Amino acid sequence: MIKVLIVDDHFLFAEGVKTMFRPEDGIEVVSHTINGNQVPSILAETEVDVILMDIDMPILDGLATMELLKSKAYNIPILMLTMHQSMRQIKAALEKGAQGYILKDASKAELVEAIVNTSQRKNYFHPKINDQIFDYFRGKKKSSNELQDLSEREKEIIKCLAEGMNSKAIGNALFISEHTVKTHRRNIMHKLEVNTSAELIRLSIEKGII
Amino acid sequence: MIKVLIVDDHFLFAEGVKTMFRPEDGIEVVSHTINGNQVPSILAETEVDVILMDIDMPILDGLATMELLKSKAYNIPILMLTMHQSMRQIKAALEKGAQGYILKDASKAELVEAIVNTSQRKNYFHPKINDQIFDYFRGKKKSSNELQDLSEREKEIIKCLAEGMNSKAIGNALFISEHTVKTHRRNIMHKLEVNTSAELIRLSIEKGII
DNA sequence: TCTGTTATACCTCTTTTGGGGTATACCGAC
DNA sequence: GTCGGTATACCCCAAAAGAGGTATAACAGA
Repeated sequence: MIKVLIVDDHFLFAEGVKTMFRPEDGIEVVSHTINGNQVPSILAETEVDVILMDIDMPILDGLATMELLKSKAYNIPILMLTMHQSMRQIKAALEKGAQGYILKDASKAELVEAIVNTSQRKNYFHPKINDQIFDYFRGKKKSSNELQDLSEREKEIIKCLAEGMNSKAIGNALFISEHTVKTHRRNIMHKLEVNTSAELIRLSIEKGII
Repeated sequence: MIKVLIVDDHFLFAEGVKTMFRPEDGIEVVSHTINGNQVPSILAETEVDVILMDIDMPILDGLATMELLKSKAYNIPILMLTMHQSMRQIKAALEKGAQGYILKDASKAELVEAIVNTSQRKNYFHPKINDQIFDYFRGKKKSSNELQDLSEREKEIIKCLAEGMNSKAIGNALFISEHTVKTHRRNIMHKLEVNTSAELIRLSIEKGII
């Protein structure tokens, strides 16, 4: 029996998955939390084989939770669960050592397969994701340009832009010169291959940068 | 026993909810489909008391499905289910006659309450939504300005902006003068009370205008 | 250690925005 | 039939953005 911990802020989803498994599936949900912060204490008192973790969570998101677990030297295989096929999220999850990646529109059979694979430390990708990974590695240069190569500072600038600030206001907010902000903006737009801030914001939201 | 039809493209979610209900809850999921188009044929052969419908679906979304049902004179109470607390979606769902609105991060108890209320044709709003409704009616004028008062032409312009076009390009694309585009843009920004196109796009995506 | 990345800052230049007008023609509601 | 909203078009102007440069300090990784 594979013991699963669900970390997901969507109660209904987690409760649903919990009750979905039958003894013959060989999978049992032993615990559920909506807050990544609680994961270490749960692991301390509960035996867990696989962590099924939502990537989008309000307090501590999936990636941050993985970071937290890594820092505490936990080494339980993690299956990432998400609504979105964002290459950025996929890449980040893999970089942080996720064992698999599955979408919330998967079937029960796919989830079972994913959990079994994850528990055996085999990689699992949802079929929909596979294609994307393929595209990604095929067009490595373009994808990394489009999605990944933004520094933290650059993302910060984008967030300010989305709030309606102009370069001067951003400079004041971040305690840097307006010139610097403009340089950042130029670099960002080159990296994302866009020509207007309107498109920049659309792309950023689309790709999950904001 | 309240008979529920789930319309949701997220298999795992729907399957989960399906198996979550116990006989003592008085709720039974009698059918599940991922496609709004299939709802009429399901209703034709299955008795359904409440439809639990996801608002975001790829082929035929929740609102369009409601439209379809209305056109076929079905009158089964509908509980809208969503990830997002978008006032635009809430409003649209209510306008189309949804009986209730619940978020995917609700608890099982809340879902049961919502389904029971819906089956009795009592309105149900998830607590998180209530506050928003409140704000909405309190600041009616502002909200309607912010969300609804855009003409089709204006929305068209916003979509072009999001694609990275400037006023001249939009003019060419829509066969109108650049001046006209600029006038539209000015009007849009006044209506939405924003000062930059970056913020305009963020707001538009947030409110579901695009 | 050397190299790449990031963050910082400034220069110049043209184009585009954003904000302020005004105006006409159409259409539907009251 | 008048009024309000929409779409259209043009005027002006200051401010900002976009595009091109260059440069330096800090820091992380090979």
